[in-house]
Amino acid sequence: MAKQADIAGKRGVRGSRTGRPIMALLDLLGRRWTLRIIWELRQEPLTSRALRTACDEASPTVVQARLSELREAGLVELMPGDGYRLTPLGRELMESFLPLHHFAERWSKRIAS
Amino acid sequence: MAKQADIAGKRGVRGSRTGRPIMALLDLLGRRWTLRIIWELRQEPLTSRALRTACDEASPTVVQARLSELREAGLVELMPGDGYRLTPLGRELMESFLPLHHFAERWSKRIAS
DNA sequence: TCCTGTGCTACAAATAATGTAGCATCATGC
DNA sequence: GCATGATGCTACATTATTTGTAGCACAGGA
Repeated sequence: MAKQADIAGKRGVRGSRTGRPIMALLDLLGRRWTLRIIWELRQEPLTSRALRTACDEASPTVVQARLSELREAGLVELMPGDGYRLTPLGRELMESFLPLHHFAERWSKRIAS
Repeated sequence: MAKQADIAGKRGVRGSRTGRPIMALLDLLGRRWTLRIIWELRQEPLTSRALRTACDEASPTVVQARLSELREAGLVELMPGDGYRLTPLGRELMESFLPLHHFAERWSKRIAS
């Protein structure tokens, strides 16, 4: 499989060379724990350990990996002494996700049948 | 017995028993190729092979697995003779994602610096 | 000094994805 | 009938990723 070096670190973002940014974004967000991490950071900064706890004790390996990717993508930043938080750009992304919360409620009712 | 814990098949959706549907949804969407598949189905039904092609020739194993999960989640359905398409519920989810397209454009410009 | 918390890493075991091949079924054409 | 091609889907070995546990170096605070 073709690997390309770029924005998301050692692995690269799949589809990023296609010139279709949406593909790069979908690939980035489609990695395990990425969406969850962004979600957990939506309200307040969290330290790496608080983030791990919030994420159901996900292993530090993935969490650190995802945080690195998100930092390189400019969506998350580390405030020394304060933990991680969304950048303005990351917060912008979050906004797109807020409707998801209400959708999830409706969704869980529909599939409960 | 088919509680929420197994809506997505053999593995189940992580966080689904927490009573927080958003967690189940984030877990489902955070699996590789899931977001991409939903995205590719946004306009028209696609056969399983057309979908594979659209998804950069992803292996049939994952594509089928994701399609099974998405079907059980009620987001995608198979129209015999027509291929796969989003259900009304799935289409509703898609709507939440449309802002992502514009965001991706802005995002790719910001990180190009 | 000894705690405690931070960000972060190592490493083996478990799990998931990839790539290739192939199956059964159904429609169409000859 | 018989081949052809497309469909949904699966097997399986190789590779990549995640998990779980342990631990590091550093920075306060008591």
